[in-house]
Amino acid sequence: MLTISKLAREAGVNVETIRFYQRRGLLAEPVKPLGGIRHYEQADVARVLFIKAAQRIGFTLDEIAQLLNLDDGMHCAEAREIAEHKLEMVREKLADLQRIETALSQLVGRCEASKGKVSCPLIDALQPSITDSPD
Amino acid sequence: MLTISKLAREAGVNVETIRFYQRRGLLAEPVKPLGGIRHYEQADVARVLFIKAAQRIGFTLDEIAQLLNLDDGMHCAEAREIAEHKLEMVREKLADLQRIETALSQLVGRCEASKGKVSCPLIDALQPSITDSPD
DNA sequence: ATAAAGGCCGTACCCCACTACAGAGTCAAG
DNA sequence: CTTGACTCTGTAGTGGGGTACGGCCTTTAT
Repeated sequence: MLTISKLAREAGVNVETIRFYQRRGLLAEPVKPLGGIRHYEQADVARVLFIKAAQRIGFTLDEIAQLLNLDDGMHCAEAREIAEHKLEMVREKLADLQRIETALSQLVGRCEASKGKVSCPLIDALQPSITDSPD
Repeated sequence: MLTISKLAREAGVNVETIRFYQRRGLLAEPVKPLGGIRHYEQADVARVLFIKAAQRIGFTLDEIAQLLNLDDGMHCAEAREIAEHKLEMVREKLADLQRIETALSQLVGRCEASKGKVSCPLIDALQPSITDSPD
């Protein structure tokens, strides 16, 4: 059983961030024992870590809320639809990242080989992916 | 040769965003022909598309500026160092995304199979990746 | 020659994701 | 039974990434 500050410390975030997530509905507020102090569990730590990781990958808090709802047990059909949609997003991100990875490692390799610029592998890397998935 | 509004339209962004990127140094301001109007080229479109794609993947504008500088010809050693660093970041993001992908498709599959929650594949997906790469 | 469209420049404003802080309450150690 | 660390609640401020807009200037179409 953790206090809010321990939860925050274990998850590597600010106490205020925990409260902020509660206000945003990303984290449930545990019941408050009559004018007292709430306690949290390890599962809450995991949840916050998940949120931060998902953010690093480029999900917004709203999207993360949806992802979390999948776990939190919605109606099956609904969950499935959202999951499939997210899955598509994830796969697009993956493809973009893979293209960047290729371009970056080419850049690193090329850098050793030749001093002159040959082309723009980095910028080229993301060209196709955009034209078929414009934001 | 494009005007700023055509550049913006082709890149799928607001004119103001182009100006904003110029202020941020992500995009060069072409020379202004004596009290006249600047023109842009296709390369600028590509550059803006790259910026947007990189953002979708989760890079900040500062990071994107660094990525672009790699192309814009810095000293080789310097460029290499940055590229290698980004490459690591990219690989971490890739790993996280792949874990989410797996979890999501499991979720979709499981959804059909059983109505009850078995565990939290989603949250679990990102646990290990975080503990060994805390932000 | 003039009006509409678009460019230029600067400043102000907006949303998101926090972060800080004030003011009051709670709890545990000494 | 007080002190100090921590909690709760609410509200305000911050930084990133734009977006809007007012005022003036150029260009093009009629």
